Amino acid sequence: MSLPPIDLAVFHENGYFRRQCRVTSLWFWTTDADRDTCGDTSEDEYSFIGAPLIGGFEQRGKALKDAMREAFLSFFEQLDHTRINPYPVLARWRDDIHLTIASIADFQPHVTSGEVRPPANPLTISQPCIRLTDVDAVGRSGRHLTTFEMMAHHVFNRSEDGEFLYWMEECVQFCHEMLTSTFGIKSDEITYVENPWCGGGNAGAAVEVIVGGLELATLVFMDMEEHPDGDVELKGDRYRKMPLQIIDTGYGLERFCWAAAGTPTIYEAIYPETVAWLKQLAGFDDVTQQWPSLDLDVLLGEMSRLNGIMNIEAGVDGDELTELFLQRLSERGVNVSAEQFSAVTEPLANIYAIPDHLHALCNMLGDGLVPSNAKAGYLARMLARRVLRMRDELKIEVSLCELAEHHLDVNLGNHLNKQSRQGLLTILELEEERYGEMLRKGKNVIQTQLKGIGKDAESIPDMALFTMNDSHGLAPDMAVTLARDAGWSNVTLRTGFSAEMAERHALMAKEAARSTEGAESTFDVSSFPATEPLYYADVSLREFNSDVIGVLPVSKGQGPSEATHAVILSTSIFYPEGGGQEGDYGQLTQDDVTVHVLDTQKVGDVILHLCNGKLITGKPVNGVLDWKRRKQLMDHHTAVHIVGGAARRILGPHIYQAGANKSVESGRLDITHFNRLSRNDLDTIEALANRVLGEVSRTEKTELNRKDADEIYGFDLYQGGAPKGNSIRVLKIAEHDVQACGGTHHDEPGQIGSIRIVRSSAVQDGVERLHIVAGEAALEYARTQDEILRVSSEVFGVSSSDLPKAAERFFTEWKEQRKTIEHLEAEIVRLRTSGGGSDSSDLDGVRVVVMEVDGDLKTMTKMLKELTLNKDVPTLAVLGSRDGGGKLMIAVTEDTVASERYNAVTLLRTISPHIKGGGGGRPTLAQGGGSYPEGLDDALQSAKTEIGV
RNA sequence: GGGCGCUUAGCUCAGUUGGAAGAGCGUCUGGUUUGCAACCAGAAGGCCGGGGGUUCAAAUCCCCCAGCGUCCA
Repeated sequence: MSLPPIDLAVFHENGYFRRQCRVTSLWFWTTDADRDTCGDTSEDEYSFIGAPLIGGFEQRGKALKDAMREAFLSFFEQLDHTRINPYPVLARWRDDIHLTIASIADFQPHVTSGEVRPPANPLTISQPCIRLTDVDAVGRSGRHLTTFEMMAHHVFNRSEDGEFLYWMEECVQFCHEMLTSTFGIKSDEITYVENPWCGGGNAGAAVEVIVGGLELATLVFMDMEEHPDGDVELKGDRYRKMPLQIIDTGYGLERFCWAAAGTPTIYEAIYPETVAWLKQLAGFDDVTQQWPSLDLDVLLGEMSRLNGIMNIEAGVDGDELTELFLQRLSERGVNVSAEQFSAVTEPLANIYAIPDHLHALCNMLGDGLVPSNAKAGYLARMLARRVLRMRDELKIEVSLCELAEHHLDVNLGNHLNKQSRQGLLTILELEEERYGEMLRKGKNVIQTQLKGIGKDAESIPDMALFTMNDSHGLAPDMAVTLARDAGWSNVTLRTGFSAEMAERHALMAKEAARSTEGAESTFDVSSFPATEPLYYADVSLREFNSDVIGVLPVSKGQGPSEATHAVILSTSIFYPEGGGQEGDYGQLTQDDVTVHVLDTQKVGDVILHLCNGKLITGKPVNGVLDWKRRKQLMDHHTAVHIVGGAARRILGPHIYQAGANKSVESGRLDITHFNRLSRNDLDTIEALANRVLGEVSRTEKTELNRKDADEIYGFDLYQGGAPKGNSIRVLKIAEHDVQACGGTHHDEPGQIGSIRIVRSSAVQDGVERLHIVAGEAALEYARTQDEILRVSSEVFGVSSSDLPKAAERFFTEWKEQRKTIEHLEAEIVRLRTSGGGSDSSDLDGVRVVVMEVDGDLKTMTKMLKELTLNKDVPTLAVLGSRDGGGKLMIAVTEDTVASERYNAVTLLRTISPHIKGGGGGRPTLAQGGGSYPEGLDDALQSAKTEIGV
């Protein structure tokens, strides 16, 4: 079964009738008797270019967006919708996506699942969103954006509970009324297209609102969820009705602006100042003035009308597209050459894309994101590098910071959510430095990769291009530019290469996804009720009485190797591993049987005590905690929170927890930061953390429902990742730090005693790991450090305060002496070989040296250098050593009578059997070894015989 | 989270099939010069990231670890 037709009174009342699209086969509603396409097909051109469809909005840029947004929100406010402040563009409350990609993303997964109440119902919002999937098309298509605002009115109906606000009829009616009254769009310009929507496990009927060939809005009526037994089939999956009926609308703010401005591209409607500024900086007028006969406005106007019906997306072949464009343009009486076309469109594409990318970048960094080489931070770096590359292509002399400052002033009203203006600029300055470094290294990479390729080559091998992109960050077109600069002036990029590379990456990602699939073995606890945790109400409980309600066998890999049984109790004071805090240890006693708890874990809401023995189900039990361990874990856990707060106050609002671990030995806190931390930074953070220990007498622990928690504390609460469920446990350490956290914490921070930040290390670019010791572990750490100092000082026989100086002196002396020994060894060789004697003799103008020496191959090499590098004394040298299993080395002076007469390799092969070995090398230098040092005398003797001395 | 690359003199980097560790810049000494710059001659400066393995022999090949870079999700 598919979905029934959408037949609404609002359509009939406004003179609409239902038709099927000739091109897409979709059903749509229109008032135009002649219309046989739905409005959003490859045959429907934009009709609003130069002829705005929305009247009454004369502003441009930020002012236009502000006016448009206000008109939308206040329209729905008048219809009793509550206006909600936008959420961050970084979706910190979700663990499945990095960025907010739609207004409904604000309410997923907990509100849409029905578990958590929405902040208001019905509500209206204008949510800044970022989508990077079409990043390549931005600037080129005239309509693609990476960042946009999705205006919306949302309704969350619960028909089962009798809470039902409105559905399709009212929704479409509101939409139609707004379009025609507030925005003055005529009914016959609007078509409503029936096109079911599905995604993320949900689905529903949907209506696309098309005006002037442009999709202005989508109205989704989400009332189904994916289920194998569902009776509705959409795009291959089955769906069934769900308890919630959600209206998910999305109105593209920037598209409304575009329709109101009627500019050739969307970018000129929303970023006019930046476009004009960049055109001026890039000297764009000079480009177009080359061809006085070319009417730029007509060209751009025709192009944007074509843009609406041409498929400009990532991976589309650029040359083919140009060809098609030129053909279509000439059909319309606009005659341009390919050269003119690219001279105009290429710089324009960059000029258009830069403000868009800056907007996304500023919003992301504004939310406290730190650029990185992994995860969400990488997305920011990618955008920054794209901007820099486009700037370079435009040959504009302006820094990334200056671009951002201009954007902040002109397009953002100098507003950032969290990050300071200065903080943002510091980050961008660093990004530009890294980009410059990458380019500088790129020049060397080009030399290495193109070695062995003639300067007259016309292409670069695919493998080299792949390597340069994947390993060195040089996109193919950059690689070609660099290669041309470096002297390979004829190379060009093969058509379609970028698409091939994207395909290759997709293939790699697919394979990687397949190989990482692995089943995890967990306990089946479905038949047990939730264990009641006692560790929250009183974190100092050390002993308790409970009942054993189940015992499960522990198989290999499910816990510590000595654990044999998982004991389930009705209540427990044992904290199960979670939130980076390790599980508790202790003992469980039943009558006269005592078993050790070797670890505590949680599956669902059931706490499993992993023990080294079995207990009897249905009988009472007494449990005792390993308190020393628990106290230490609490010390570290609470300390991690305090250090995190201290780092944020000292380093800035971008400090966010990227991970944490608390064991008995130490605590680890990963924080997002754009630079490596100095010891000085660590000392400052450490000092503040310790001050908090003394100043804050009590921590506040509260349990809130999610809606209230979000409202009171915002999303900084979810430092440790997105928690599940409606109930949020909040730990507040005065005004110092607030976090959602399910761990056990001290009531009084002072109980920790002291906190030491031992060192920091880099987890990835943009993430710094702080190694922390607190409480008893801090004392233990200090004791260990003292011991190391004491032992080391004793070795040198100095006091520990003199240790650094002593170590440096000894190291320097050691290096000097090693040098001296080398010189002396060389001197010995000179002495032994200069005065004739038994080791050295002359044979027809060649000095022949055959001798046994002490030392390994490295030493012998040095001796040979002494002997054979002087061309004034042609020499054949045979050295033998008893080192290892016996070593032989033979060398002759190159380019002399000695090398003409003797071959080192041949000679070596002749004599090496005496030490039961082999070897090889070059005719002038051979080395070998064996396993019979006793044969060395024979070997050297046979060498003499062979040579004839 | 996955893939790839890099780590060699104070700095920037070469190093071919495993076989004598290199260049440029910088430093020092000497020469030239009134002096400087420049030039000429010479010298010093290396645990070839760390640890294991293969081999007669490893900067080079294999494994592990660390740091850095980069692409993709």
